[in-house]
Amino acid sequence: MTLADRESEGADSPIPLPAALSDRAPARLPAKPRENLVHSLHDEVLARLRDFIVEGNLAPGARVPERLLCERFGISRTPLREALKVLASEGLIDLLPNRGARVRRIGEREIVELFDVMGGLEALAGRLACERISEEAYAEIERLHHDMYGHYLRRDLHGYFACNQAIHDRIVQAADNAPLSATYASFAGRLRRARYSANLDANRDRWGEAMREHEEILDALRRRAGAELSDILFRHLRNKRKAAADREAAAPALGGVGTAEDA
Amino acid sequence: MTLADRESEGADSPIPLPAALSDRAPARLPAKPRENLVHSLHDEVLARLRDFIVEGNLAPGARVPERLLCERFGISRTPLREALKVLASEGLIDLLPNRGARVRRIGEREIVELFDVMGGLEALAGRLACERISEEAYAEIERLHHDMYGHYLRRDLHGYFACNQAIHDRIVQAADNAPLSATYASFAGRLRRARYSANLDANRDRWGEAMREHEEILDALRRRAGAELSDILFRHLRNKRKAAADREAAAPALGGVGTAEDA
DNA sequence: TCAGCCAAAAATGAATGCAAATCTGAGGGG
DNA sequence: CCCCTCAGATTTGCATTCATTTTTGGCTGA
Repeated sequence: MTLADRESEGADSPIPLPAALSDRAPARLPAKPRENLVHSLHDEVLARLRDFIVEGNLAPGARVPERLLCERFGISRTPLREALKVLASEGLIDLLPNRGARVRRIGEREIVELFDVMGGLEALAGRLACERISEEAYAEIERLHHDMYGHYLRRDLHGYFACNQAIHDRIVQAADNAPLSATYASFAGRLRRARYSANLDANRDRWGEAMREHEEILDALRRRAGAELSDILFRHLRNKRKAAADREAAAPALGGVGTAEDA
Repeated sequence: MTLADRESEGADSPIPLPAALSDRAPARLPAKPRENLVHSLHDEVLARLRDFIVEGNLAPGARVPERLLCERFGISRTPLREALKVLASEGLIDLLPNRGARVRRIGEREIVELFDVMGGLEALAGRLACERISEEAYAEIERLHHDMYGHYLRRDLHGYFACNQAIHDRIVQAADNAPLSATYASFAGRLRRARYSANLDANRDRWGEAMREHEEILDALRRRAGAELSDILFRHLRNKRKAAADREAAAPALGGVGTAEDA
């Protein structure tokens, strides 16, 4: 059936997977011999530039130095400008007419909005996961959950975070919905750019609460209770957002409203 | 058509920004919609090309004739290619390495996925709307609902659709979340491109069911029952998707002929 | 007749060129 | 003293050009 055939090839998603390559390639990039998925300077530049901004190498509100980045990446302005247009459409930068690109400034308000969207996407993912998840995938999440609990007991923040993120990612994967995955990854990047990690370090109460919420999440997922899981996940993100906001209120002067130190 | 009307856009140039203070003063930069009034061939081409594709002027899977569109729009390849990159990132077209752009083919599977994402976004919008909506905005939705019911009784499909869409749009607006609105609009475009309108014409049962669901939606919104409304909205979209799928199974004619040019 | 191969033609991807706009900063006038 | 003006340097936006790559068409040979 040709229908299934043409569907089977779609595997394109703008996920910032490639690791940060900080090398300078003035002339030619080492082309992989037979790897088909690679070409176009444009894609390479797009991924690198996105990482460059998400990682916070440019201050919020600062100009994106076109000329500089060109020689930094060893390319001409054409592919760089193409990448800028795409990043602008993703909401990472602003393109001002005849005035160049600026790193988008993310205010408190927008962070709240982004958290809510993430909550909605995770809620959706949870609901779909309940419909489609396999026993193996569920078992994997259960394992991660128990690992996470171990890290929690040992107060191993790093391990806890790794498991936490892995669980949420698995839920999204289990939803098995390509547009959802892509959108989720995009918003995760936008939030990550704001240097936000709802750090439980300064808030032990929140940590315990989060752990309890994860118990509920696992329970709802085990029962394949879609609507319930959806609701829990949204509230989970809401609480995470609240914790982040509280932390921001306690220790301002991070990412969001920082002063733009231009070059 | 007037293809070279780019001059006419910048009719009057307003005051050239009194003392455009550089970004040294991050105190308050009111994001004025100033940038929207002026600019760029690129944005113009992007919007036009997007419409061109969404409206279905290019067959799915067909090559996007770069050269042709250039003279069609009266521009060079540079801005057109920039627009193509953006459209590719939006998922409207595929960019094949060294082989140009092709209109993305949307399969049944992807339509289902897109419907689910729309459901998730509407569910989120409903939940947020319950938190934020004003009495006036609610009253407006209530009015639209009753109008819609009138159209339903009169079997006025066109009027029904208009009210239906207006209601859903109002809910998204009431959520008052910019990233959500943008994402919603983007997915709506992607779905619209598939020429899908869950046309109730051929399915009177679905019509009545949809009307009952809208009663529930309004009721939950009146009570500001966020979680409940969220659930109803998702299931509403699910049923819409199902109706669309049933219709597609009954009359498979994808892409070629515009079967339902609803509104 | 038809598969295979090679050269011409066209298209793509990226670099460069150029006009217009913006930014810089020095000088003049109120 | 501060604000305004204006010429030069820089930057931006788009067009054009150049180097590969793909596609097309024709020819050879079985």
